[in-house]
Amino acid sequence: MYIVFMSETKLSSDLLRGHTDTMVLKLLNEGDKYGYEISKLITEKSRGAYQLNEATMYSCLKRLEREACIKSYWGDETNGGRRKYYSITRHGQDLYVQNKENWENAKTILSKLL
Amino acid sequence: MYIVFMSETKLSSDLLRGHTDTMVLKLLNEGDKYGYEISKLITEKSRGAYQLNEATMYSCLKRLEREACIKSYWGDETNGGRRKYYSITRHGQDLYVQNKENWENAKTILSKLL
DNA sequence: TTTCATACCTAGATACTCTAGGTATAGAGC
DNA sequence: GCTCTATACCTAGAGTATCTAGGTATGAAA
Repeated sequence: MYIVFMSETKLSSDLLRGHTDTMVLKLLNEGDKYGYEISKLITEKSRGAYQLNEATMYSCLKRLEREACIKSYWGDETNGGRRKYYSITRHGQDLYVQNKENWENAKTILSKLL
Repeated sequence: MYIVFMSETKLSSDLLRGHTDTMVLKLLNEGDKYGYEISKLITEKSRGAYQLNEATMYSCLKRLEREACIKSYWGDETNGGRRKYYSITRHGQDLYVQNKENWENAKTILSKLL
């Protein structure tokens, strides 16, 4: 795994507030993943511009599981600590699609207001 | 003043969290305005898709004034209640430009993560 | 055996927003 | 006069996502 840190500009996390759930759901929609992997993937995919805080991520995973958007199970492989995997539920997939739509709509409105 | 309420889709305010300051600064950058006027303008410009909560707006105005981004003065004209006008400061203008840049950057990152 | 990356977790603080109230004025209608 | 509505301001306290600042444990490398 290669992680490229370019980070021309660091993102203020206030601007991404509320999008954490959607980011996580998107990744899980592409396949089961464990927490640590999710945070690394987000750093990687944003090319280092955004690093998801661990506490924020675990808080997010707890919330999504409580709302039955994802389910968790313990994995066997260890590469250090034990891995807890998460898989998206049908409800989570629906939420992801809806969040994406809301985001597209929000972008349109914000272009008029900012 | 004509306000058109079309409101195809209502916006979840979570997605706009953190943008209130920038919206207000943008309007004040175009000229002094009073609070009630600001909230009506935002409803109008978003064609009814987003209505800025009054409490949120006053909280925002307090914050911006405390941070010396805007200044306030009482107006004479009354059309009901007394009007308290706000004007943007140099510091507020700088913040607006910076927030706009951050937003453009955030959009790019989010397109990779959502 | 020490260090580092992996991998998980939590309590409490912070900060923006919302709920749910409140006050006061001016004008229109009866 | 009286009521109703729109205008115009304000606040206390609750809610909630995020961050700070810790913590535990494993395995591999030095």
